[in-house]
Amino acid sequence: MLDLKYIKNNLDAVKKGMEKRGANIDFSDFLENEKHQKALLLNIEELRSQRNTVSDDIAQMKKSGEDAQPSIDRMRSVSETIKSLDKELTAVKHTLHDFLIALPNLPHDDVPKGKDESQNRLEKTIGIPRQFDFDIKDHADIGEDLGILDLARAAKLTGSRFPLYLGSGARLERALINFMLDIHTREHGYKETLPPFIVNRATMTGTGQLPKFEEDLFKLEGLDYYLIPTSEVPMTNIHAGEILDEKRLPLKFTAYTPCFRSEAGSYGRDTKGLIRQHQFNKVEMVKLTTPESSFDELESLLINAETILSRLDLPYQVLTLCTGDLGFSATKTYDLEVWMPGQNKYREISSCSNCLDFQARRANIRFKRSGQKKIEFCHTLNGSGLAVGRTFAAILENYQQPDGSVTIPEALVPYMGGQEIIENES
RNA sequence: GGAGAGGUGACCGAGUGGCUGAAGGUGCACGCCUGGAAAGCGUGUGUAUCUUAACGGGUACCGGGGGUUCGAAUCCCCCCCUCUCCGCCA
Repeated sequence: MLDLKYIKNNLDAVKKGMEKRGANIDFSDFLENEKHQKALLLNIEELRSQRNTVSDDIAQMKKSGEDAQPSIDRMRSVSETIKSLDKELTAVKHTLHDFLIALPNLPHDDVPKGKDESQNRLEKTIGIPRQFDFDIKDHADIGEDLGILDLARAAKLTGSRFPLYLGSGARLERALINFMLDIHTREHGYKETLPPFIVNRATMTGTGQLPKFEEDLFKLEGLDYYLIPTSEVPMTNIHAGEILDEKRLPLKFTAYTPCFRSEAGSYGRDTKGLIRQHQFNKVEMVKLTTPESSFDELESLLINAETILSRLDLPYQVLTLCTGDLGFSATKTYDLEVWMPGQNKYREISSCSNCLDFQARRANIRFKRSGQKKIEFCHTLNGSGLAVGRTFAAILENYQQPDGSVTIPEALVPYMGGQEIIENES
């Protein structure tokens, strides 16, 4: 959420930022409502002040046996006025809040303007895609042929876009989770967490999924509970409503969780394989930082994610998302795309974002510098480290052999109990 | 799911209609004391918002929402959460 005062005082910059995102927003109602709110507030506070003093007088009069009835009568009507003005104020407040809560974050100056993902800016390309001297398969075929992936039976169990890993496939997925978590906790200084997979409305609103993107979520029937689309949601909200000591910052959390997305509106896309599932596994990183350090922390977050790909020897590239591809809560996002030989292109495998105080303001995550009175909002960042299902897919495609088997990346062998190759298990 | 007890400031805890933004204690900060420390003593120690050059002042906030009243932390209603016992369960 953007600061109301900031919008008021920097209206042109805010408008420009929204335009850059492709959203033309009319602020005239907003400004009008804001004025109205202020006028009401002033009026109500004046009346309340009056009521408070007279109420004290009434107490005194009663004590000394004077007749307080005239004052009581007078205050009765004042109270009625307050009540009706208060009702009006509540309505205006809601209108303003609904407007603010639906506004996306402002893009950082460094973010290129663009319509969609085709206009993202390529920052670097790491690793050289392997040359194959045989006909390669995509990961879905490799996995199905080896008997370690069975998406048809998964569809029987649930429906389309759910995974079923079998044998070495299940083990590989688990190995990847452990591998990633170990690196982030032992080498990158993140605290491992295991948060709830179901969260309430307030938590979803804190990170920005609600109220605008409800249709992307799975909601529990009859409850205000939602399945998490990423562990960014519970992790970022861990300290919601708290005032942290600056000494504790940056706070760095990592978690493995399954993620649940309705994928509404993506019916034709990525129908084959593990790329786009309703349920997928992800290791996520989240940071709570001071405002002055958040962009440095974004760079290190990106490096943390890159480390996983490097250790697995997977070729990848890094892009800065353009405004058209930038998420609702982010001011700047780097995407990591891994090379997928089966599709002959790079596919997103991680997204690392700085949200500034946008989420912190929604979730009310603040901090206090030692020796200073002022309380400030934290900055929040999040990044995948990595999407596990897509990493699984990338390994199958990049490490496939002419006979259909898949070799295990060296760094992962210890996590596979020494297993170096996956051969037909069907 | 049934029965009961609770939710007050960083923490513990008092407070059943006005003098309570909130006693007392702990913690914390600063000062005194000390060779240094502990103890002791003194002072201070909420958030949001409006206003003021500043000092200060106004308003709101005692789990959340609504109600009664001139006036609510305190009375009434609804909801949420925690704890204990029973049931069930991994």
